[in-house]
Amino acid sequence: MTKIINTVGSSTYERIKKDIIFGNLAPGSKLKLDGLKEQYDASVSTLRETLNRLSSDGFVEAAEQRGFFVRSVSREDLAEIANLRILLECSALKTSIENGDADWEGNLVAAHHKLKLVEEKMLSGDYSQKETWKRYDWEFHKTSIEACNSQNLMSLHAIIFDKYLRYQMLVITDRGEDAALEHQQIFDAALSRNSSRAMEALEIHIRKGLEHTLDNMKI
Amino acid sequence: MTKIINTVGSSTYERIKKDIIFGNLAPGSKLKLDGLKEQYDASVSTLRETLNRLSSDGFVEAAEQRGFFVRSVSREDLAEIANLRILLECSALKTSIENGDADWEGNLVAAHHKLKLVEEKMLSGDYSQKETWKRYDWEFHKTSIEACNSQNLMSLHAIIFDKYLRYQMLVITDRGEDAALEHQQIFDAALSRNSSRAMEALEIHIRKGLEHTLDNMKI
DNA sequence: ATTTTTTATAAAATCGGTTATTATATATGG
DNA sequence: CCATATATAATAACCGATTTTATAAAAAAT
Repeated sequence: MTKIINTVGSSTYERIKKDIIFGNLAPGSKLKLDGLKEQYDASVSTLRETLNRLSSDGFVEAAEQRGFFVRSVSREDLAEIANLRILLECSALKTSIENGDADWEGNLVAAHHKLKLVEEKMLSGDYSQKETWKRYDWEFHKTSIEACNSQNLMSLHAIIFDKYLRYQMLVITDRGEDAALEHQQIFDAALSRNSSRAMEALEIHIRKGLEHTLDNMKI
Repeated sequence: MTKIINTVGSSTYERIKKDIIFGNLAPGSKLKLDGLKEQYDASVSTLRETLNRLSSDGFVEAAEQRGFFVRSVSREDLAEIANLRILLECSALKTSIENGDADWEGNLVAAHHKLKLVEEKMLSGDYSQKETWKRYDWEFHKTSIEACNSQNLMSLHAIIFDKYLRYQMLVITDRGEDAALEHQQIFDAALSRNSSRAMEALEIHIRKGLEHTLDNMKI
């Protein structure tokens, strides 16, 4: 029987983080302790713990003696994030493809299958499952690098991925068909253990995503 | 007049982080709130904020409902950290060398000069300034990538560098002469704007440091 | 009229105490 | 004697209140 723990701290952390990533908390906006107290049902101390963690993660800006702010966004920051994602994820993907065993392959097939299903749904006009789609997108990319043998690399990548995701959520439009094709190419290259082709496909995937987001950003 | 701010939170953060990096707080040891309260003159709430930040940074392990522990060490973890440092710092160094202006060059010359001075002192048998040495080492590497145009990359690198430093402090011996020579090679390559040679030299520098630490680690 | 100083207000930083959870010691039964 | 259950102690999680600091507004001075 798995024990499900949910401290107030960890759940508010998840909630606030999600609200920042999905835009419910606008970039740059002030995070007043008193206000958050009501919104998230937690005390100032607990809120401060949460905001300090998010500040270390880079989702919140902590200004000494002046409080907390949602991390602001900029075109330059997005470009930095995208480049970091390329650097980290490509490196991890290479090692992962070289080291992945049968379990890894199985997980990757499963993750890609689920992603493909929801992508097809999206392409047919059903936009109801945008969050599921993003979760499967994350799971596919995460699974692809899971055999990289570096917990440190994986956790760094997870943070960067979320930051990248926030920018994606900032723009309304997606690039469904192209992204689906690129996922397929990454997947095929990975399964045929062609790490350099996979890296190339991944880099293109991220660069095109960056371009698209930049083009549709209002700032 | 420059305003010197020092909240209890930020100063305890720095102190605890330093104590972890320099080994005053042993890897794996329990961080009891009550004990820390006396040691660092801060309340539980403030301590918890601090430990949560350090947990996001990866210097502290936070076990839900069971408290905080100093992040444990292992040979595998060190190898991961070293590889990450190579990945991040080499990439940043390349961009930095390609983009660095005269200001950057000046700063690098200054940083290398200071490092060289203290290195020579160390080589002549004066081990009194070990902390200064490590600070100049950090400043040299930091300056070398400062023109990489990515704040995100720089802050990730800063964390990884500190983690790497903790492992260095774990072993007693240093490899003074070799390291000094490697620094010189990185410096020369950077000044002559030979980014690929600089990257190579940097990778060797880090790999040799890794080997040396692994060889002298007790675990 | 503009700058400086004072006062008032809002919010952050910090603390100590209360509650809930986990770990330890003791007791009980097989 | 070991395993399980119960009681006790230790400690983490959480909250509300107090203190400190920064910002805004008003008053005084140049």
